Amino acid sequence: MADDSPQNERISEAEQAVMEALWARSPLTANEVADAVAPARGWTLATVKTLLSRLVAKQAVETAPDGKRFLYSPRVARVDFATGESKRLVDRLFGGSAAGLFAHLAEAEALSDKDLNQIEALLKELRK
Amino acid sequence: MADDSPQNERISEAEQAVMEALWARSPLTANEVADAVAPARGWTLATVKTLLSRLVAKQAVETAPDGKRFLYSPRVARVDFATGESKRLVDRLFGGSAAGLFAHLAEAEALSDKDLNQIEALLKELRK
DNA sequence: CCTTCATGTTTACATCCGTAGTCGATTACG
DNA sequence: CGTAATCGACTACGGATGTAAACATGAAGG
Repeated sequence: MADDSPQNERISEAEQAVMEALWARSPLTANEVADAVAPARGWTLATVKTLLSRLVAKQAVETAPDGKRFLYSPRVARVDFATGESKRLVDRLFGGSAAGLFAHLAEAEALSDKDLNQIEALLKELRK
Repeated sequence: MADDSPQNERISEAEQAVMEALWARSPLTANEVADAVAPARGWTLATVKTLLSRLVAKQAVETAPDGKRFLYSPRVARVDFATGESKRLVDRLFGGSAAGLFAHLAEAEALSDKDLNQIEALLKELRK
């Protein structure tokens, strides 16, 4: 019984940049991914290809043959990735308490008025 | 022009465990740190010593000689570490919007009722 | 058909991280 | 005074990560 479920492996920061391109639009060829991310990060095509391979190995990305080449698509949703990373942070730093994170950000003046308003609105929404 | 300011370097997960011990109580000897963290992580004393050295090299920890040995103390406050990591997450995943993070946690059902109540109370507090 | 281009695969290599053993010096105990 | 225990420094080593070149193979064009 192989591990067929996606994403037990961790996605690194460089890899995330590649994922972002695929989350924004997919499927894409390796070249299209490179066009999307390489300039901003100063990468060569070779680097992008390596990252794509690793993501495929990690089952975070899947490939579909398209003639000679591959089309790449995300296997993990951005939402799930974001949830995982967020929870990890909350666990590691705030003992699992999301409110702890919020209190911390407030204390650190890391919340803009806009943030506060949006959070307040969100709370009101949740209360319904 | 040396870099005398603390913590430009990143603190890894294992290193954070050591920092937690020092944040909880300091200064501590290497042995005391080991007693605090090694059992829970299944580490040997050698491992803790290595992590301490790296933290000293990263200027996240400072030493004070105490006879033959050293007393270790944090040079970076836990609050600052938490702020840095939190901001990094918000930037990397939510385009810098803390409200985006909260919206996300709400959507992912990662907010308990307790969290919601506490956040609400905090908001009220901040509004004063 | 043969050469060239595109594209995935393999290999490379420096650095970081997790984990730990060994060495050398110093202190403390018998 | 000499030997054992202590403690920091140095060394080690496999895996992950960042970054990229070399290679193989198949397609496309002349």
